[in-house]
This record gives sequence, structure tokens and C-alpha cells, in this order.
Amino acid sequence: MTYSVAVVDDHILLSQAIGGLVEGFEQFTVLYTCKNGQELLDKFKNPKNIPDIVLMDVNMPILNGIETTAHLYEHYPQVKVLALSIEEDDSTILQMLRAGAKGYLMKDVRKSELYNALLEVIEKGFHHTNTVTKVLVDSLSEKESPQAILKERELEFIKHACTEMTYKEIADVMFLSPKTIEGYRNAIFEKLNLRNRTGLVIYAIKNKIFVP
Amino acid sequence: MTYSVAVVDDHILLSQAIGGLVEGFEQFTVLYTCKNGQELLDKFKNPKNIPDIVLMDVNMPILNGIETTAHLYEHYPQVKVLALSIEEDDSTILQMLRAGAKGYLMKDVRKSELYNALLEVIEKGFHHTNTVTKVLVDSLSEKESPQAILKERELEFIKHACTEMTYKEIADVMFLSPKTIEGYRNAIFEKLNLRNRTGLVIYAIKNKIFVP
DNA sequence: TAGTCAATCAGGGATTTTCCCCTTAAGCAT
DNA sequence: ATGCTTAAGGGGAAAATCCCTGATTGACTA
Repeated sequence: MTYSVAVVDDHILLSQAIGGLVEGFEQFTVLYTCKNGQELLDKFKNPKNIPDIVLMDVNMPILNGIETTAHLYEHYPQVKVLALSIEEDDSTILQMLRAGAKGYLMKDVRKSELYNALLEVIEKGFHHTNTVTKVLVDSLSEKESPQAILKERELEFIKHACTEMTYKEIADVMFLSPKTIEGYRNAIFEKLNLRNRTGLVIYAIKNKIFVP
Repeated sequence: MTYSVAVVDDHILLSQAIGGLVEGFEQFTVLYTCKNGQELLDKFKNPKNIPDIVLMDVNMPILNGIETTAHLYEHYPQVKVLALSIEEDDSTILQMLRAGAKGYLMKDVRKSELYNALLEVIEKGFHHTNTVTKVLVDSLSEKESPQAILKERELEFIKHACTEMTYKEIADVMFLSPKTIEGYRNAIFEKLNLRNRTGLVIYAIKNKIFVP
């Protein structure tokens, strides 16, 4: 019995190279490779193109790994998604797992670990490295994910705060009084334990609220 | 005649996968793969380990692609470095080329393009994609690369400015008067055309002066 | 159905930090 | 000497920060 694998990565060379590795594994065969989530979903329209496992990158244009995984989890629950990314920050990993990924591999694993992961996902239904397990454990004790405590309007303000605009200018573009903006800022500083706007900018970038 | 290739990438899976691709090319064979520049230089101590071409990632821990390439260019000029990276910002590409890389491939190229690039580097001594050529042309007309106009102490200040410290606190840790810090800040604002500290933080992150 | 409660928006006033001029002094090189 | 760089400062305006108060609204609740 051989299992089919689809590789999704916007870096064509990498998807081809990884596909090559997978072809080298006896029980696995590469069905096709795609450049992004949208392309993958398009392929799925033909039932012949539904693989057993999807090896999915996280950062992709158009439809990223998290959104794509969530969509697959809902509409094709039999397809097992194994994330494969250079991103190793906790929130990304958690987001992928929440979206329904059966495992998360950093791109610095060895070929043999990829093989094990594929096998385990088929046999046990999941594969979690030590790093991932740690993230999962941490997520239990830790406070709710940072983004969750911020409201929509606050997030909008934060994005503006990551520009050269003064608070007064931000107030203008958000159609609010500068004093209300101050209110947002104070609430955010309090919640996130920040001292000043610089801290807010760094926080926003670290947590991908604002992408420079 | 076959040519030997060394693959340097901190993501083991990728270096193995890319190595697999290269092994598939008739005229080329993989001598070994390394996790970073330091490891590569250690290998070079044995003359048997000096390849014809090095496929080099840019972002690596310990000794990065730019430093490593510069070192090879000085000490082993016969070795041809072909950069292979996901980074596609102009300054990174320029830095690699200045360090002596014979070409710069984005990781989203096709397998066949990698093959062409390897062949061309052997035959013509270089391989430049359209993107890279454009960067080179732009670099002629454009002002000197942003980093170049900033002095060592200014860069140090910028890194501190990307924290929650006030300018007074930065002055303390840099053993300078707050007024001197102001002088730095004004000079930088002038040079980089910035309005305020937030702009500076964003600039620093975009240009990798400060990594969040 | 009025009353409490929480969330949102806004303001007054004080203090600190940032920003922007413009000047000076020491060290160093041509 | 004359310029150049680096470090430092004075003074003032603008922005950001901090603390405290009030008005409006919608929602639940006794």
C-alpha cells in the first residue's frame, strides 16, 4: 500500500526538492505540487487529486497554510495535513494545530524524521515533535493568545500606530477624537504591559499584527 | 567531467532535498552538505573537500551566507558561490553579490533553472536572473545602500531606540549625554528622511538593523 | 420598567518625552 | 589656520504619556 502526498509551497524549488525526498520513500508517492493554498483547493475539485497527506508550508501568498488547513479540515477531514515550515514561533505553530494540522515539522529536520512523521501520521493519525509538544503544554498554562484579548478597533489602531502618524492624525483617519485614541492606547498598554509606543510597535510586529 | 557541489543551508531537510535535486543532474555531484558557514570552512581545511560550486543559503546562524561568501572569495577564489535564498530584498542580494557570489537564485525557481544556473556558473563564470540584473542596474542609479551612510555608533543607537527605553535611558547605557543622543537622532532622521521614532523603528526592522 | 453594569467615546489638566532650532568645545587631519 | 567629526548643551514647541472625570448607549435583570 502506497500513500499519496501533495506538496504545497510557494518556493517551487523547495516543493520539487521535498517532492523528490518523498518519492524516495517506499510507501509514499507524490501526487503533485502546488504553489499556494488556492491552487491546492482547485486541484481538489477533481476527486482523483485528493491525496492522503498534504505537506503544507505556512507562509504562502494568496491562501496561506493556516487558512488552507482550516478549509481542508472542514471539507476534507480524511486528508491529513502535515505542516512544514521555517516559522517556529509558538503562535504560528498553535494556529496551524488549531486549524487541524496533524503535525508540525521545522524545515531543519532530517530526511529520516520526515519519513517517520509521514508514517506516524498515517498510522497514529498525528506526529508531534518535542518542540510542538512543548508549545502545546505551554499553551495550556499560558494566558489566552495575545491577539484574543484585543478588540477589532484596537487592532486597527495598532496598525496605524506602526506608522509615522501622530495620534492626532490616527484619530482623524479613524474618525475619532484624539482623546478616544488615547483611551485605546491606555487600554492596550495596560493589557499588554507596555510602556510606550515603541514597545507597542515591536509587539505588533512580533505578533504579526503589523507586517513591515 | 562532473563537477562537485557543496550545499550550505541551516535547514537540514532543505539541504538534503536540494542535494537530492543536484544529484539528479548528470554533470553534478554533491560532495557534502553543511548547516552553516563555519562548518563549511572547517570542511575546506581538507583540500579534498573543496568543491567546484557552493550552493549557499543567506540566513544562517553562526556564520551567515554573506560573511562566508566574502571569506571564500578571498581565500578560495576558484570556488564559485551560487546564492540560494528566500530573501529577495535588494540589499541582501547586493550584499551577496558584493561578497563575490556568482549568482543569486530565489528558492521559487524551478529545478531546470537551478540546473541552468549551475551550468552557466561553470561555463560563463556567473548566472544572473532578470531580478538580479534589475537589482544591479538599480544599484547604479540609486543612492548608496542605506546602511552604508549610518555609522557604527548610530546603528548601536538605533538598536536601543527599538526598545521601550526613553532617549535618556539610552544615553545612560551608551555612556553619553542625552543631548548627544538627540544629535544622533536628528542626524539619522535627516539622513533617512524620518519624522519620528516610530518611523525609525519601522525602518530599522525593514532594513534588519534590529531583528524583533 | 426602572436600575445597574459594562463598553465606548470624549474631555481637562499636568508632566514627561520627543522634536527642532542653533551654539560651543575638544580632538584631529590637511 | 581651517575644516571635519564627535560630544554636549540651551530653549522652546509639539507630541506623548498619565490620571481622573463624564456622557451615551445597549444589555441584562430584579
